[in-house]
Amino acid sequence: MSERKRERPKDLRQACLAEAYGIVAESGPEKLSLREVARRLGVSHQAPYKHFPSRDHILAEIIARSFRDFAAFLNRRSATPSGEADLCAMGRAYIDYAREKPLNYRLMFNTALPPAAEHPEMMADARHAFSILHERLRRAHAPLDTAGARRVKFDALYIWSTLHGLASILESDVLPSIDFSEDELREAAEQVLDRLGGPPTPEP
Amino acid sequence: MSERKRERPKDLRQACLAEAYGIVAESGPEKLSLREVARRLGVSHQAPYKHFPSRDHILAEIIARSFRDFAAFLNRRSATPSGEADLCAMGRAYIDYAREKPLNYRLMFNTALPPAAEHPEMMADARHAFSILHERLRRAHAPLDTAGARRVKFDALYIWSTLHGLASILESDVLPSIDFSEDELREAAEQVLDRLGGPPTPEP
DNA sequence: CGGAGCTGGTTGACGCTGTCTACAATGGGT
DNA sequence: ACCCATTGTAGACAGCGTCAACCAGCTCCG
Repeated sequence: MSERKRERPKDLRQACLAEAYGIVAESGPEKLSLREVARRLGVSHQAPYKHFPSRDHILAEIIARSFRDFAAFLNRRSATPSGEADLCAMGRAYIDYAREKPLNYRLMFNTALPPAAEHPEMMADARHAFSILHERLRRAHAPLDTAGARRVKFDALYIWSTLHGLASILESDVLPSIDFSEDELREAAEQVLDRLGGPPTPEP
Repeated sequence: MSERKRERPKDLRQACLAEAYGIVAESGPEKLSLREVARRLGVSHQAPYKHFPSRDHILAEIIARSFRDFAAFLNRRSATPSGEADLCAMGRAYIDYAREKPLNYRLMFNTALPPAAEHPEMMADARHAFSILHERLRRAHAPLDTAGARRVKFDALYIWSTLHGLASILESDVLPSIDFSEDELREAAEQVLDRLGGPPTPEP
């Protein structure tokens, strides 16, 4: 019935990004096509090329935005007043982000990124997000250990590994097909975070 | 000079898989194309379709093979005679596999799998690999804890998370761009495995 | 003014892809 | 000797990314 074409949007660039994000959300990053974006916006198949040099560039920008969103989220959540339970807050924030925005998380960490060399801006955003994570982990962990930055660094890697692995496993929906029940699934993150937070802080 | 066409292989199916694996190794799974496979084998562009119903099916079979290879590797490595240091052996085996066959690891865990519903055989192989991992973790961990299967299960999830996260991080080449030096990078797996093996066995 | 040139849009073409269909050769079972 | 499944070929189609040419308006500068 009704023509689905929207009016020509004022800012085609932003509109492209929004529509592209929608397509990725519906069908995954492989299915993103500039022609489909154009079609949905009711513009010619070449219009998006005036704003993005290639298909990968639009995807790279979406991913870059995810990194920025992730970084902002981590900043917001881990800015505890005390600064003491930072580690716990950070862990929870990391997992929460993966649960609240699974698409973004998948785009950043579970998808082959567009070739890094050709998308320096995206990589800069990625590094920035990592640096926040790393810095917070380092700061939260340092008071517990005076044996040198080297050991702290590996501690941070250990924590990050667990967080990232947990988030990926939760996101991949594999747990139900292993023995995990509904209940256990809901509790999984909490349990893992407990184990991660427990042993490393033996309260001397 | 020489025609690059090979003789028509006897078993075109196997030849297709081999060539497809080569393409994926060179250029990543996105670049896999049945036409390119056919071209390299010197057959018509439709010949591979007599052996695989679709492009995704050939990729799914490659991934399924990776899962089988991974399962066999875990079995081989974690079959310690004592059965006691199983956990450590398992951890090392997991990380070693990711390091020795990074392509396979990426295909299994860092790539959007072809839609699960349409490739039940691949998913069966995936579940089998997971079950080995899970079973080994459960068995290795059980003696240390008699508080019930529930807790053991979460312990297994915790260990698996750390292993998977570490492997993914190592594989993603992101560490060099965070502060990690050559040396530290080489030592990273060892350090994380130490931390994973340490705390959970407090020798009462 | 008026034209030059940039910006953002158009259409058309090319070669690549997956996949459908029709067709040919081959060879074993009855 | 015939049937027919198997395995290969050839051709067509639509969708994709991308290149090139073109065109409308706008701004800037003479």
